[in-house]
Amino acid sequence: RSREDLVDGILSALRWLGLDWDEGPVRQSERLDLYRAAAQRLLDEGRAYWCDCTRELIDARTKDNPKPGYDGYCSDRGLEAGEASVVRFRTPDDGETVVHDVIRGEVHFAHDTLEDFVILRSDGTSVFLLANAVDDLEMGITHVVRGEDLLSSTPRALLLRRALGADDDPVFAHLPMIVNEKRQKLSKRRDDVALEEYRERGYLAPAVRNYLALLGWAPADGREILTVEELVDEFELEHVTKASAFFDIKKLDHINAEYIRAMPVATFVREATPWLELDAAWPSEAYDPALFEAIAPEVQQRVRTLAEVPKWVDFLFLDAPAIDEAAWEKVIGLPASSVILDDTIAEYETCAWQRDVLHERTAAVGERHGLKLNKAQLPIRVAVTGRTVGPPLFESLELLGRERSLERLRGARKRLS
RNA sequence: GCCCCCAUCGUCUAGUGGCCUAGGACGCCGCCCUUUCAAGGCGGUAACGGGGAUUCGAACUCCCCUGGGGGCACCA
Repeated sequence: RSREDLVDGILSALRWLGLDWDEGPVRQSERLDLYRAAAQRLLDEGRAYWCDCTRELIDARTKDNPKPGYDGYCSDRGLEAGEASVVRFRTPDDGETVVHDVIRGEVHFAHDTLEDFVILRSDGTSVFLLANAVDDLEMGITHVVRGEDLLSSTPRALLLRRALGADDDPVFAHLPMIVNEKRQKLSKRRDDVALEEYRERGYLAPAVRNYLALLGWAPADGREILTVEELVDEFELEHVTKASAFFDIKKLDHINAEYIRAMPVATFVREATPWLELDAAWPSEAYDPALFEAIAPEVQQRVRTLAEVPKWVDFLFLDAPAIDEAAWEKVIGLPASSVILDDTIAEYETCAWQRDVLHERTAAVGERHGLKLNKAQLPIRVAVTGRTVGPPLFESLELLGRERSLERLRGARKRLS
């Protein structure tokens, strides 16, 4: 990578996932001389040649050629270096190159399908493939693990490194691609490929790492929640799947929820706090960490991402609850709502403000009106929290306090009549 | 157009000739539990793309077809 911010992006994503590395990064931009020397060597040995053909000339000549690509026109012209000239690698005319891949087995490429490809541009800079071959060779790379999209360029890399004096091939493993719902390779333009964005969307690094590891691979016993140590221990390239895998956010949600539930409460509170302090729907002075801490265990069990946390607790920090209209419709649909609210208000005005008592009194209210608690609690929940779903009601009421709760109940009652 | 890869439930996968009336997980649908929702429990829906061949026997081996994807630049 040539741009420093792109390098940083890769490194910080790796760090976020808890993946480390032993050396580097090595920058190809700092090794240009090495590549140029390699090209010169190939030139000297007749394994490469100068070519001054323009794209137009090549196209015109090869228009109805049976073989694809460059036609080798300059192959024997004995050209010298020139302004607009490139260096092309002389590929063998017959035979084949076999790529031995741990995941895919032997992949054969007939040499007559390989054109004499460019290795040095007219400005003297090296093409990626040459740089790659030189680096792998010079750095003693033993294993090349990459996406399947690079499989077709492998024979060219192999030919180059052999021409450069290599007497053995590295071990290759071409991993299946991760694809979108249309089964296309993920792209920056249309897909969410920036790993760290998942952090901003409330996903935990260990969960993302865990999920990613399960794409194209599975442990022998079918477990799905695995620590890094287990991953490191059990992962085998040999057992990686060949078919591309769809990135299923639903499954990530599930795994993320598992990780959230498994955290100590204190950790959950710490992790969730940024979502409550930054960009919240309430003024920052309205946020009360102690209140959140008290309700946190209930929220932790119910949330799939950290980003969902605010909407579960907003009623505690908002002046008035954000009434969800769909929820309100349900309350109106319950004919007993107004009497329930009246009765509840009366009970709540005098009873001890404690979850068990609230529970018992509310149940009694429901009973008086022939409603089970699961029905009777609905108007109260919507009046107080604005939603039909949320943390357990009586814990929520206790934390909200008598005055604020009553105020909301009265407000809802007024709106009903 | 040429080259290459791939093909089991909607999705991620297990499966390497008989253990498969194909297993698990996510999702979805019921039921139970239950102060909502989750979680949990129980149950259900749902797949070997098609055709040949080999074999006593194919999800598993081979061939063809079909379908999907990737790669083919003086990008990396």
